Amino acid sequence: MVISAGKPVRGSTSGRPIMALLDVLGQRWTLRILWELRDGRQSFRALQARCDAMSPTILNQRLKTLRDMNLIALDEAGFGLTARARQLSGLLLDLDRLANDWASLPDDQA
Amino acid sequence: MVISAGKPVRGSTSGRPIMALLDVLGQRWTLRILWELRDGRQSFRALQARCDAMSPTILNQRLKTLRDMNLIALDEAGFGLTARARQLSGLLLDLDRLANDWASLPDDQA
DNA sequence: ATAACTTGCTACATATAGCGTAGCAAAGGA
DNA sequence: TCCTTTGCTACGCTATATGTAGCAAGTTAT
Repeated sequence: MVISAGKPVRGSTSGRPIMALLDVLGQRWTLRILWELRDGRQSFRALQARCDAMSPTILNQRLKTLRDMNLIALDEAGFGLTARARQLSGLLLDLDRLANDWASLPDDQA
Repeated sequence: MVISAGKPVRGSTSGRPIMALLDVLGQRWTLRILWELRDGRQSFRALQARCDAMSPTILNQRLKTLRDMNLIALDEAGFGLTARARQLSGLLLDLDRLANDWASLPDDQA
């Protein structure tokens, strides 16, 4: 299963694909997980450690939905981003740049 | 106040700017609010309506933090994105494209 | 002026989502 | 055999989000 058009999600009945995506990304830890996998596969516990020792309950829950969406896959080397997710984590790198810019400039200069 | 380096946030002690940003964006409705403001200013109640009638309690809470981060500003015409936030909502447009692509393709083709 | 709106926003009780500890079964190594 | 590591789950607790109702201030209409 994947992000499919025409299916209502939490907080939106429109069924537009972006809504499903915003919904998932707007859950706590989802963005962080994708971020922490940006440079290499991680075991469940290693990933958990990278995410400030987040609760395994939630980590597992997030991994499950991300796997359902074909954004994360598990193999012998651990959990890792799929090709699909790598498009997304490209955007996260942009986000990182923005955050750094903002942190180094006064409010009115960006 | 803004995204400032060296300050620990919920779920991260590193103080890296991206962490503060991921933390905020990972709260429910935050991404959606930025998305719904992408093409024009909205009044509190109009914005609420666009966000599937989300609770005013949370809407106000989100608006407060987004205003603190200088991503949203309120004037006579309503709430709207700042220059800073428009960089971010550019990324949301990319996200929209991705979501649409994925929705129209089988899992193994993206 | 006064009644009818709309504005941003808040109180409060309830429901949902996330947390943290402890521990399981399966697989691998010594 | 025993020790470790793997992914993952149970369960009791806290934090976060929801939804209804409504306030005070401002605008418009009568």
